[in-house]
Amino acid sequence: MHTYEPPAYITIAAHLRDQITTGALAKGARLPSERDLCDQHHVSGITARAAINCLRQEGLVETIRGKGVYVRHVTPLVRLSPERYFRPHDRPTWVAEAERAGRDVQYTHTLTQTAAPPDIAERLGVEDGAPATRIDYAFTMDDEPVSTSVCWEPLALTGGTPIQHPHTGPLADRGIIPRFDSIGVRVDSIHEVVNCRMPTPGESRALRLPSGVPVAAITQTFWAGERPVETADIVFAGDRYELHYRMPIPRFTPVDPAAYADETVWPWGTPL
Amino acid sequence: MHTYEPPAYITIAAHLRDQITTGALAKGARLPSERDLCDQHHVSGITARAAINCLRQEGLVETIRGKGVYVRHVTPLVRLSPERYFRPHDRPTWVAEAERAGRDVQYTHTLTQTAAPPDIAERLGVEDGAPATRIDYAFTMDDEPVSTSVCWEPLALTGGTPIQHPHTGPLADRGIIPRFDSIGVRVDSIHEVVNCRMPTPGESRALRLPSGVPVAAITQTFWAGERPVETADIVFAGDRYELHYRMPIPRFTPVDPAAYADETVWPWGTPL
DNA sequence: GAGTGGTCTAGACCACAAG
DNA sequence: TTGTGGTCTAGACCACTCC
Repeated sequence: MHTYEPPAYITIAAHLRDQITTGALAKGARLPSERDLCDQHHVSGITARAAINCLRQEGLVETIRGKGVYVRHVTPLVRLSPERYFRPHDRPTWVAEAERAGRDVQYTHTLTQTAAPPDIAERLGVEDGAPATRIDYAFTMDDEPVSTSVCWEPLALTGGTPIQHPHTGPLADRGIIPRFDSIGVRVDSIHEVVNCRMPTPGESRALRLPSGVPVAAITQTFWAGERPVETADIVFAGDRYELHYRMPIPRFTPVDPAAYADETVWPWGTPL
Repeated sequence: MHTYEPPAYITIAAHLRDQITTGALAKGARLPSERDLCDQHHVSGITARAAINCLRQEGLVETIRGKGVYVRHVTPLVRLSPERYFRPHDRPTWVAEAERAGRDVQYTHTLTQTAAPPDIAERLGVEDGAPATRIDYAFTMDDEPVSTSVCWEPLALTGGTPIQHPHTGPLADRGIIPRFDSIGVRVDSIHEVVNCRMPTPGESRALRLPSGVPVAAITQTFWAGERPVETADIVFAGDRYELHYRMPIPRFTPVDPAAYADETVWPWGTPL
């Protein structure tokens, strides 16, 4: 009878993983080199390599060519809440928070006017190819890229108004709510859809993600009543962000469980 | 002068990735075998394997031993919104929705009474080791595991009441809001923190995740005023879920951008 | 039994970092 | 120059699926 023997590289990876999770290998510490692992565990280079690859895919270690393999320094998380948009400040609250924590946040934006592609047109409730303002953002924190986003507004709404260009004019950088208020459009709800997935090679490059780090992809739409006024696709490095959502629970029935109906009325649109 | 030559496995991966994204290789289609790739591209097995590994880490393909490599069938996403908790139904709305779509959703739960560990105690606002009810859930959809969660309630709140056991008694399976209503505790807000990361080996096993699929980890707390009444750690397969958050934007100032103050009042607690 | 992916050997050369 | 990780060869055997 044979006893179950896991592959050598799994055993080696588990051994190293233990040392990392128990703290025997601290954050930033260097792991034994591939060749050391070969000698220690009497395996070939490829096998040692496979073990390290396991840990990379789990996001536990980072490899630097010519230097070694290191336990990953998880950069502090940024707490990110949609409430940031509720505040009519010149900067999103997460930027203010990051700056209070001594971090340097920068962003660049590129504005273009173009025809809305099908998916964006649908999200904005306009016709295919309708004119729209597109803004591409790239955010950095301490000179490291942390998120990118592409933001769309229908020109039918903002064209010819003082807020057509979100980053120029009297309300430059004041945030979406005051901007639209100024043209009589009252932004009153936000809808975010979060997807968690691996980055495309392009995103991996843009965000300089080490292998084994997923991204949070957010599709965001602002509404004024039944009318979408802005939509954006945002991509965050998964290991740098926490997304916070805090919501009041609407109540339209008396506090009596027997009084609950099968359906309730929603304060905004149809339930998802 | 040398021209830049990417590694062979990168080139092969890019070639296959193109075929997948353009649809030349449809979902569910089989890729050439490792040995075929060796012959086609005149490389050794390890190199062909490395190319396939790239695509696996991107979540594009799935390998089945003894059969082949297949373009991943991304199972339809489940749309998941906190609004599910607002409805006093016997099942979360996503379960109802999945069932309407012809899917079979099952879950098991295990209830234990135990001492709250430090992190849970802090989230529940009780002392370390205070008695608490812990429920472990495992959800399956069409017999495939899709999420796990661990849910905690302080016994100080529910002990001795009819709702101490969430899944027995008159309000069994009726949802958190009616349950707590019945003991005079009005649950009025929900707070979710979403993290996007790679699964631990344990999660990978529990959710039967193919390599290259991240998870969405949600830390969820229900509040009744200033008092936390339930907290849960939920883990979803990243490729199966979309998290929807729709929120009204609170407004306490007149629709006049000049009237905006630096700070606003929040309908629930302090801003994040 | 034929074909597939999974593991593995014992080397090799290259690109890169650091002294 | 030495040591590191990154790529790669040309094989091998095993476990598994399917016929």
